[in-house]
Amino acid sequence: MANEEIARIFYEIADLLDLEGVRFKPEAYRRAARTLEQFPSEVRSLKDPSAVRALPGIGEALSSKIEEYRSTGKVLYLERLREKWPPGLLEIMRLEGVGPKTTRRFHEELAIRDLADLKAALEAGKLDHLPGFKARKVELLRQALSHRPPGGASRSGGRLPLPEAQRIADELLASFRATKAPVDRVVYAGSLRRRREDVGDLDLLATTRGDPRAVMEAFCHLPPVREVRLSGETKTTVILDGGLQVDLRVVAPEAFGAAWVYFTGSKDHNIRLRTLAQQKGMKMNEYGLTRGEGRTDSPTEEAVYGALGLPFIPPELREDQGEFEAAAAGRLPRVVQPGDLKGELHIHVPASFGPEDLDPWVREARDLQLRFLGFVFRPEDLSASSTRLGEIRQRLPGRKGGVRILLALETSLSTGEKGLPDDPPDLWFVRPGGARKGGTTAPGPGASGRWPDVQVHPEEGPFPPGSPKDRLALELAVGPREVYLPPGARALAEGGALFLLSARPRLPEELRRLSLVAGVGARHWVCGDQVLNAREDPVGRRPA
DNA sequence: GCCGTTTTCGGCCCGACTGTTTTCAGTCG
Repeated sequence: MANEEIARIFYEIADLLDLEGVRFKPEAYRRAARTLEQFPSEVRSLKDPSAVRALPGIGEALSSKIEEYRSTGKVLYLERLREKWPPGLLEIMRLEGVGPKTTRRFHEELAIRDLADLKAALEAGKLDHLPGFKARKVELLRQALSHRPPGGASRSGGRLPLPEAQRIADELLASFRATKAPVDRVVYAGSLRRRREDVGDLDLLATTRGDPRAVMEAFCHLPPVREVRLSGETKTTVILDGGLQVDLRVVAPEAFGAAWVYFTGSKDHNIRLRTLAQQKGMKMNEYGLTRGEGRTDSPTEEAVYGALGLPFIPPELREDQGEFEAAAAGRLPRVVQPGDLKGELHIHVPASFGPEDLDPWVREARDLQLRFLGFVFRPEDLSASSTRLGEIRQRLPGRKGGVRILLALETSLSTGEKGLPDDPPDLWFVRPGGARKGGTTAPGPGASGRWPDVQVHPEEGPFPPGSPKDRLALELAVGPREVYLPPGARALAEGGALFLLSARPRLPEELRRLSLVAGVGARHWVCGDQVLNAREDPVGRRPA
């Protein structure tokens, strides 16, 4: 994917500029790289130079480098930087606790060019003579070198898919709350709260009126904690058994709002907020907003945004990718929230599904205050067991325990609407699987004149060009292991597309994942009124 | 290199923790 490649190039340039000791530019390159990574599906925009120029953090120089890469496949500026610095230095710089300054000293004072050189120098005791390098630092370096997995993957490598990160966070929070630690409140923040598709580490925030050290102590002794990286009065970093890093910050309750904003990020969003505070003659940090000597308490996030003259910005939008501009213009979208979702429509069940199988689903749905459930069948499964949709319809109630029971048929583009005319389902899904190359099988109305309702399983591949997306809802799902996004989700959402938000549950308790799906939808600027399963009646004819 | 309800030039977020230091530099988020 072209923009991810360009992002990697910008990151490398940033690292090399750090090595050179250049100020400000590295952050400019990284910010641009983050922008490019943010919405990797929107490759289209890169083909239009003026659109690229309009992206946050990308100006004249960087847009022309993107153009250069597009036309020549390389960036001369990077090539020149690479000539000046041995490639192995970047590996050294990625070691835990080793930054550009230290790397450069290794290179200039000890002629170290790569990790092998560094190891040899360490063995030979050459580092012991380096000023500022005593036994402890040498030991930390030794550990950093051995922490590296043999394969060479750096610590930045392992990011967890969102649903897995959420599971780990839930368990960790539960066991933390179960301790005797004197905490008022514990929440998660960071990219998990922003509902990024993948999460690199967990960020937790706790408030206490008691001794923060006691809180840290309890946290460090939680069962899954393998190692304590650092621990101070307000901040502790640990590594869990699976290798996941977790940061805990502890603040007083009066600072909770400011701290949650700060710790939720993103970095770029925070920088923007703090700059805004500066412009208003204030200073903002994780403890609150100050003006001169006066301190404003910030018990809630709303208070923080309010003091800056902003409406509350939902965490999913905090990327400095247009949310400030939208807020200033009074056009911050009312993005979908968990409570908006009134049902789940994408539940695959076997053709033998019967009334007794329904009960646990209905119980869970009632718990979650859902109004409808949609069970999905595939024509090939039905024909394999010689079952007609009409039979299933007859043996299942149309409503149970106040929950409406809907039936959906899922065909692939190649099977078309087989099975539709006789037994019209409540909803008709199409998935791209089996789409013929050449795009002749774009979904359209079947013989009955009926159009499919939803385009599902975006992970199976793109729909042929010319797909009438405007007539179809697009599925955006969070499965047990992964997030499934239609390409260009945000652009589609801003263009007014309709979405189906699904947890793709295979067990009733997985319906709880709907709140996560809502968050991912929000992150892509999907509004409540654009969501099929946020409607009272997801079957009724859509407004034109 | 980017960017502008103080600016098209001159700024660029802010603090915690650690190790090696008598006041701070480097790294990290």
